[in-house]
Amino acid sequence: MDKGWGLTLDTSSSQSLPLFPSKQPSATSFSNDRMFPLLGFPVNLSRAANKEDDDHRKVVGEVDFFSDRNKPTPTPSLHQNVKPNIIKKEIDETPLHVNTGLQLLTANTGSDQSTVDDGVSSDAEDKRAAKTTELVQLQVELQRMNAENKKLKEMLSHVTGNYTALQMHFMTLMQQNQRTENEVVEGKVEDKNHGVGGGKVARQFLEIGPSGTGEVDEQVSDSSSDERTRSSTPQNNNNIEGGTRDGARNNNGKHELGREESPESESQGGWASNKIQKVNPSNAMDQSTTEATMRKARVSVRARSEAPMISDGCQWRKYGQKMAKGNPCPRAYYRCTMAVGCPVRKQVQRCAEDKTILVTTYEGTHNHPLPPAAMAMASTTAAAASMLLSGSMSSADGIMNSNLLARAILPCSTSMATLSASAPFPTVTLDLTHNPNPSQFQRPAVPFQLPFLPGQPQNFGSGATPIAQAQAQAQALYNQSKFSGLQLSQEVGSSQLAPQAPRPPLQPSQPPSLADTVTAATAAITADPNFTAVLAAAISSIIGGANANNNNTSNNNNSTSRTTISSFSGN
DNA sequence: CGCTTTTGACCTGCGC
DNA sequence: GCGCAGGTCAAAAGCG
Repeated sequence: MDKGWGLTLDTSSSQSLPLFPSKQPSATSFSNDRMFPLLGFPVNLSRAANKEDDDHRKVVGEVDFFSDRNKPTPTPSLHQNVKPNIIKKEIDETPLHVNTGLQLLTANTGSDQSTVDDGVSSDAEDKRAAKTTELVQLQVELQRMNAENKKLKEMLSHVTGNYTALQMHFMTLMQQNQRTENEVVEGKVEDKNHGVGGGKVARQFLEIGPSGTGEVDEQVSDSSSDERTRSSTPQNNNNIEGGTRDGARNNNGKHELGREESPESESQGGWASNKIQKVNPSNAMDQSTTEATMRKARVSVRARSEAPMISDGCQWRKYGQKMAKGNPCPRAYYRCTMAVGCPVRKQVQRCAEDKTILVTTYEGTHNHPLPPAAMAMASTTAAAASMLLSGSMSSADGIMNSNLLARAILPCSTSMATLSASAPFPTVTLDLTHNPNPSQFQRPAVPFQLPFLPGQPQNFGSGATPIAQAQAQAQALYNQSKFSGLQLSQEVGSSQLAPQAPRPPLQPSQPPSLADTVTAATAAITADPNFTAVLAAAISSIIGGANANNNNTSNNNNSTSRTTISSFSGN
C-alpha cells in the first residue's frame, strides 16, 4: 500500500488513531490546555485544573487560592479555622507534574478534610464521605488520563519520528534525482565544448556513438549512461545513418534520433513518451523503469486566467502549437529556457468548456538553480509528481496519496486535486477554478511556525527541517499572494496582463479586497508564482496537511475537500 | 543581429 | 496497412 515505509496514516478517519482527541466534556477535559506544538495536540500544563475542576472545588466547598475569588464559602463556619495562606504554601510546595491537577486536588482534599474535621454532625460526615469518594474517583480518572496522555505523547513522538524519517527519505530521493539530471546535462555540455563537431550534430554524434549504432559511448560520462540506454533501443541498431546525418530528420523515418539532440527528451523524457517505451530490456530496466515513470509524471494546473500563460517564475520558449481534437483552442508547447538543456516543458491550453480556464501542464524537473518564485512551482511539480508516482507504482492508482495530496492542498488553495495514475501519463490535476472559501482563503490550515525571510536561500532538500521551511515559505508567500495576486487581478482586468511581463514589486501594504470577483482573484493568484509556494509547502508537508485537515475535521467541516480518480485525457 | 514566435512538415504510437 | 492525434522540429517571419 505505502511502499512499506513503515508509516501508515489513515487520514480518512481520526478514530482509528486517537492522536487528536476532540474536546471532551469530562472532568479532565483538554479545553483549557495548551495546544501541543506541531500538531495541535492538547497538553494540560496548567497547575490549576480546568473549569470542571474549578467547578468541582466549588461543589466540595473548596477555596480557590489561585485567584482573587477567595470568597467565603457557603459554609463559612466550617472554614473559620482554615488558614488559607498556610494551605496555599503547602500546595505551592507540593511537587507539580505536567498534565495533572492531582496534587492540587490532593492538597485541596487535605484542606477540605482539615476543614471538615471541625464538623461534628453526621450530615457533614456523610457529605465528607461522598466528597471523598468523588475525589478518589476523580483521582483515578486523572491518573488514567495521565497514563493515556503519556501514551499519546509517545505515539505522537513515534509518528513524528517516522514522518521526519520519511520526509528526509523523500528529500534525499529528490536530491539524487536532481543531481543525476544535472550530471547528465553537465556531461553533455562538456562533451559539446570539447569540439567534437558542434551544436546538435555533435551532441547527436556523441550520444549515438561514433559508429552510430547506439552503443554506449565511452566519451560520455556514466551519469548519462541511462539516457543512452533509453535511446539505445534495438531499433537504434538500424540507425546506422544516425551518425552521418546533418541534424535533420534521419532517413529511416525515425525521429527519435532527431529527438536525441533534444536533451530534455533524454533526461526527462519530455513529452516524448514514446522513447521511454523503447527502453532496452536489460538489467537497467528496473532503474530506468522507475525513472521513466518519474519522467512521465505530469502536474496540471487548471486556473481561471485571462492571461495567455500563467507566470510561474520561469522563462519559457514556445516551440510548437497544435490544434487538439475536441478543443477549438490551440495547445501551445513551451520549454524552459532558463538553462541550456533544461528538460522541463509545459503545455498551455484553454479549456474547451470554459475558455476562461487555463490549463497548464508541467513535466520534468529543472536542472538549474531557480529563483524563489520558480522554485515554488518546481517544488510543487516535483513533489506532486513524486507523490503521484509513489502511489502509482505501489498502490491502486495512488488512491492513498491522492487523498493525502488533496487534503494537503485543499486547505490552502481551495483547489481540487485530481490524480490519475492509470492514464497514459500519471497526472495530478490541481483544479483552482472552484470558488474559494473565504475562511480558508484567509487562514492557511498548515500550522506555520517559523518566520520566513524572503532573501534567504531556499533549499528544500538540505535543511534539517524542510517541512518547517516549506511551511514558513508558504506562510510568507501565501500572504504575499493575497496581496500581489489581488494587485495583479486589477491589472488583468484593466490591461490584459501580458505574459511574462515584468511584475511590479509586491506591495504588502496594499489592503486586499476580497470583494473582487472570484474569477479575477483566482486568475491573479494563479498568475502569481508565489501562490505555488503554498502548494509546494502543502505537498511537502503532506503529513502536516493531513493533520491540519484533521484539525479542520474536528473543528469545522467547511472544507470542500474532494478527491477523485479520473482519467486525464490531456485536453 | 540575435532572440522569439509562427507554422507547416514530419515522426510516433495507437486504434481500427 | 491506414488514418488519426499528439508531439516535435526547424525554416521563415517577426520583433526589439
